Amino acid sequence: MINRENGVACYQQLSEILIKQIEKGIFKPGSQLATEIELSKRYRLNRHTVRQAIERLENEGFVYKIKGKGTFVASDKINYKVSKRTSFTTSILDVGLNPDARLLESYEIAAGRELSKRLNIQFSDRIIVLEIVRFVNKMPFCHTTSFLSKAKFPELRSLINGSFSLVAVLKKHYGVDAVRKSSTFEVSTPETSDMDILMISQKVPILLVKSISKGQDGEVVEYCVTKFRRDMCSIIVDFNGEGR
Amino acid sequence: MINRENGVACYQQLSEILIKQIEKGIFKPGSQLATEIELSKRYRLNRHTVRQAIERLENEGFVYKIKGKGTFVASDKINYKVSKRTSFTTSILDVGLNPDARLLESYEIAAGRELSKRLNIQFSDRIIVLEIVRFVNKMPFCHTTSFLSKAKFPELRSLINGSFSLVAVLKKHYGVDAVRKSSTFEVSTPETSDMDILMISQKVPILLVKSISKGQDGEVVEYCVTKFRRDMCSIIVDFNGEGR
DNA sequence: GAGTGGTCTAGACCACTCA
DNA sequence: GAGTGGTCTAGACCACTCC
Repeated sequence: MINRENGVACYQQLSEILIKQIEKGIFKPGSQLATEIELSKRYRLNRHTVRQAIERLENEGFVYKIKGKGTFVASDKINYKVSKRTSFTTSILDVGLNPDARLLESYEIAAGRELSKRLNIQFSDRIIVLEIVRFVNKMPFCHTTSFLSKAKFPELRSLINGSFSLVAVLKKHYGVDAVRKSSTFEVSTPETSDMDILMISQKVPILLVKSISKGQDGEVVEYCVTKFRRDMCSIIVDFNGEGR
Repeated sequence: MINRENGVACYQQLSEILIKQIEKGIFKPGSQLATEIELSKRYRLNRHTVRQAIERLENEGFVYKIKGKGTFVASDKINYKVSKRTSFTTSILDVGLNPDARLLESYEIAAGRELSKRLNIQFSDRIIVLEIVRFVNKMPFCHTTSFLSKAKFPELRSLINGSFSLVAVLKKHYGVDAVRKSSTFEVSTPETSDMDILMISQKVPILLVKSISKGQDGEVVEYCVTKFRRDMCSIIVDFNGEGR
């Protein structure tokens, strides 16, 4: 199976073999891959070489690992749509999946240099921070940290309890119609806390999206940072759509 | 330096030490990092453990490696703006850098299933493919593969020679005003050819952006796939801006 | 030829999961 | 306690760059 003379690294060859097998659908999403030791026996490679091959699969989002359990074939990517007005819930429902969310915590901080600039408020103004994890089919999908001015939305923390549509709360209680103005896309790696929240290892890249939303009056309403599991989604930006 | 009792992996600790040093600006962009052997001596770690630490730095875009030469500190990320109408050249000039481009090759293929759907043409229609590498300050920045209908733009291949503003050529010679309609963002890993073109190793994630542009009449004009060096840029999507 | 990173092997111990 | 992946060490050889 592995050709040791053609100049192509063994781990390279192995990862291609495994990718082909996964793409052919020999393994179903969620099913367990052969263990490292099994693979090293089967292909007569050292376990570390096998690990290198699997690392690439993990980086490309073909598989995910669970410590003590094994390596599993990942599901297909979700096409997650983003436009001026996007609600996580409708976007996930649109592709026929089951959305869910949980408020991890809410707290207040002083704006500081960076955030005061983003939200266009004073350095010492108070900011409400909301940390929300969103799930698709019970799997953690993304982790959003939202920053809003306390002065503009004083009771937000108690209002948001139980409801996860921030946009709906802002509209209903403050009459504010928040629309996404810009988003920045970067690739990053998870911090320790994100590893637990999103259930991924530090080695898996994440997609980092920073967005600014403004109200009807053109004032900045929300600055939020969302970390997406890179193996779970492609993000589709619609430059026209008003979405919902 | 390295604490072997606190339960944090050594390579983890080392990568944090190195990131802090880079963030403090102890090393300037482009300068060489200590070699693997130097680091393994200095921190009393095995060379492989050091390599694990550096791998993380590479994944996060802090450093890049050149075979046979060494490991070097990467430059700051470029804030690359994308909106309905974006030209690479103006976007890079806007941030005070020096854009450049090179037509790698142009050729024709039959549409096939995938592309005929994207471009909304027939399965057997001919497609013009343009492969362009773009540079920022002489460094490879992204690799774009554009697909356009041969029937609509028969002479495109000869017209594009020497000019890299596809939008300008379409406007001038065909009277078509191409505007970006949607873009899909994914994280991926480079294919072998991209590794050479973008001068990166296979282990470094890339940002994959697939875009559709349409003309005034609403017909699809171009489908393009762009691979960005993940260590070189953040991509900023402007949902309003008409850009240029 | 000396120095760099890239690959491969061998073997060890760990923490975690599951029965 | 057996099996999984996670980490660390030791040592080897390679291709590449630079002098």
